[in-house]
Amino acid sequence: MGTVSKGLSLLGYFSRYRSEIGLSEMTRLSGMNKATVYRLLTELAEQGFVEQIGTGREYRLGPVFPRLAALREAAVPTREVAQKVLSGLCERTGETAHMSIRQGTTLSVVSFSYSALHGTRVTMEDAEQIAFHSTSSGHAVLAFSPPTFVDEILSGPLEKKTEQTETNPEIIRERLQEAARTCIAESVSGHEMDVHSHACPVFDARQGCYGAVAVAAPVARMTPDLQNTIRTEVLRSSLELTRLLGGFVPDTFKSKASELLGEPA
Amino acid sequence: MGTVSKGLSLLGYFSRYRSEIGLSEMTRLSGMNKATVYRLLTELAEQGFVEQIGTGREYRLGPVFPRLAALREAAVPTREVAQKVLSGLCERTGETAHMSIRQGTTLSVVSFSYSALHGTRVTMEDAEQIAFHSTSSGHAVLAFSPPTFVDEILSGPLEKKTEQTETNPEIIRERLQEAARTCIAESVSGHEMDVHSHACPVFDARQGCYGAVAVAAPVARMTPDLQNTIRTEVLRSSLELTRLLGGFVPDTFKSKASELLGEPA
DNA sequence: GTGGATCGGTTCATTATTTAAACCAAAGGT
DNA sequence: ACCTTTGGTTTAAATAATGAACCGATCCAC
Repeated sequence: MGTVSKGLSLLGYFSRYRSEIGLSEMTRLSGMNKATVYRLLTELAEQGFVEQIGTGREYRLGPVFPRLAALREAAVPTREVAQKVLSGLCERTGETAHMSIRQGTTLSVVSFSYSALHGTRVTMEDAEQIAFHSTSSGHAVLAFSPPTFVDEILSGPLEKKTEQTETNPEIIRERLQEAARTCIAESVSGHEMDVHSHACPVFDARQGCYGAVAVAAPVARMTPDLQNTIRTEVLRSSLELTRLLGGFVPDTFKSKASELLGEPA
Repeated sequence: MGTVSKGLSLLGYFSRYRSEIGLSEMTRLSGMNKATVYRLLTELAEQGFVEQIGTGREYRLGPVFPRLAALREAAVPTREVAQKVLSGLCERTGETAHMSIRQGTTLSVVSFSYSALHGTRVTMEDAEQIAFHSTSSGHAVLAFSPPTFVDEILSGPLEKKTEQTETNPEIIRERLQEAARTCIAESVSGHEMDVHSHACPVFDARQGCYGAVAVAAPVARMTPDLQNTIRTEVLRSSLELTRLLGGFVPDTFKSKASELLGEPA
């Protein structure tokens, strides 16, 4: 791993719950030497990627992000596009729709949409990080990612989020194969109790899978009818998002999808 | 300069007008070796800070930015706060108000607000980069920055943006001293013809100057009365922004400001 | 107060990474 | 069919990163 990667990896420790981190803590979290972490943070601070608060206090994310995010959004209106597709998706299914994108070895929610149809719904948080092994989105991504990446994820610790979370790598692999066959990944109470979700992959410009779109519904509302609707709509949204975000769907996926949707390729 | 800084500096070449840059071009822009740039871009890409489009094509800003910007905004609601203060400022002055933040050796606009009072107005662009030597905002920042930073900026090339742009470092230094004395920097047609702007510094948590708030008006509308209003209001907004964004105003500045505003410190 | 633990920050010889220049193969343009 | 430029790769040589030990300041229990 190069030095730049090390530096950037530090940014990954900031989250909604830990927005301010001190030098010692960062050292512990990263497992690197204190002098190393100090230098990295100093360089990041010089460029505005982190900033210090108070005198000799903790670090937090810096002021460059609003600017760079604005430029990114100007170049690739992901958020806007995703929001549009998701609101349609949740309207047609009546359930919560969300999209997440892979960043390194984590998956994070970039956009979501709630339906007004029901009083209860699955709720999400912006920029929420979700696990690969316990979610349908995670499975959708893994099912279409290189084996080396799958190995990397499955060889790491697999947290038992709920009673129903599957933590056996072999069984997870079987599920991934199933997802690859059907183009759709499913998870029932694997990430949160009483949530049944369906997800499909989203591909980038190089036909690599870099994210997923999903619909999450309370288990109690899931009927065969609703499931059919969700399957069709999620898959359709996955194709649409890939196209709108400038990506390309691999041929194998495209032909299976067309078959499932009963449409010409 | 460390490797991390070099890597991050590459991100600075992306702009609203150049959202996609190839390897060769990046090599030229940065002045670094091609292999170096290639490795840096590869590492940035691994972490999602840049991404490639098509097969073996150009690079653009990556997908991490929406996420990190959301986290930054959750920790420090800069944009929201700035927007609020600026809209008040432009309402009271009847002219365009904007705030910019220093990032390395560039200054970029993070937020602005137009007045509905007049049919003509000074217009801005989001995430616009502005020069230090030719703008009131730039002068406001330099006037309260360490001498080493001022030297760095003034020893670089000073572009003649308009007929009236002052490019003589010595005269610029005099203007900076003037700005430090009065707490307010001024620029008449230095950046764009027929624009008269006033700016004040904004300080961070360590009492360092990291940005500026400014009001820009057409030269034709500038009267002594308006100028008085602007001076008072910009200065007041500068203190307010510093406070709301968690910064501290140096004592020397605070006392001068109180005097100018005719208020108790 | 006093002693110990922890904090942010610094130093320096050792070590490992980064760099530069030359070299590919492929794609475009003339 | 040529010359140029593109993205990408290799190598020894140079440079930057590392880790352990070391500061002084702060904090906390006693």
